[in-house]
Amino acid sequence: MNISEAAQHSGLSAKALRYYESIDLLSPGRAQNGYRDYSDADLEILRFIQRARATGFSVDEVRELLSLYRDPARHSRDAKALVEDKLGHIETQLRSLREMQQTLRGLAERCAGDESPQCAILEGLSHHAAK
Amino acid sequence: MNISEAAQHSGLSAKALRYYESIDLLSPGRAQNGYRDYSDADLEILRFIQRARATGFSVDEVRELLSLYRDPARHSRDAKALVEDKLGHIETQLRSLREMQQTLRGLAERCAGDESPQCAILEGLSHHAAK
DNA sequence: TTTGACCTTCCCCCTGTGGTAACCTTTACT
DNA sequence: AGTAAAGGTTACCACAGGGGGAAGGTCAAA
Repeated sequence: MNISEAAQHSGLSAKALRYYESIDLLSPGRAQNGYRDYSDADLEILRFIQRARATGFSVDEVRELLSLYRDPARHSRDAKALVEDKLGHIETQLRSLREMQQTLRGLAERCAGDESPQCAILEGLSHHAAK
Repeated sequence: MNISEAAQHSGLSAKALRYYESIDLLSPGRAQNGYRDYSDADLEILRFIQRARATGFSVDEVRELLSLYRDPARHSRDAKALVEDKLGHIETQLRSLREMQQTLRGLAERCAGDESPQCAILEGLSHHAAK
């Protein structure tokens, strides 16, 4: 299977496939003409990668998930640990975003939003407390 | 005021100050010895930048905020528009994170987390629905 | 045979720094 | 006066996660 076909079936771009190969996430074989040749097993892994990325895992985290995926002697505990770590990060990000949201809402509320140069947003950012 | 002093007073790194200068966010003067020389006005702008970044604005958004900040003929409407646009993005990010959270929680719940290689997380990612 | 669609490698671009090197200035100590 | 540490300067390489595009090789159909 050529790269564009593999890209289509996996939901990834051809560019991404070459990138994943360059960082040794997966190594498809090569045909005589030098073209990459993706097997069905490769495609399955590509789909795995696509779903993991879409679920928020970084490429390095996907690498860890993949090594578990490929390891018949794995412990499900290790996979669960990765997921729970990720959940912790997400919680942190959520808190940070909510805080920004609060700050921005507070600033926007106090800004008239008219023709006047007088603006609580710019003042809030320039003076002391932005939050 | 030297770069490290300006960095300390603004809460930014010296590296960041050089970067902000290289992308024309602010241009401090130079002393005879070639060292950057930050004025009080520069410092105020640095603090503005620091607060805006901490509030979640990208460097390019900070650039827009700064041009409003420096413009005496500005309209507060423009600042408010930037903030509301940002609020929209934050809302999108929040939704996406919450979705990932749901997915990951669902996967983690169904994973025993023991010695067994049998793992709902890896299966969930490899087969059809990851969410 | 020629054309167009594919493939290949290669390099530059983005954000927002961190790290390092090579070099110059200033300050402090002996 | 000499010197060493602590600052400053520029410049380059690296990271995620690819996108965009150039220059060239291949393949398939008309």
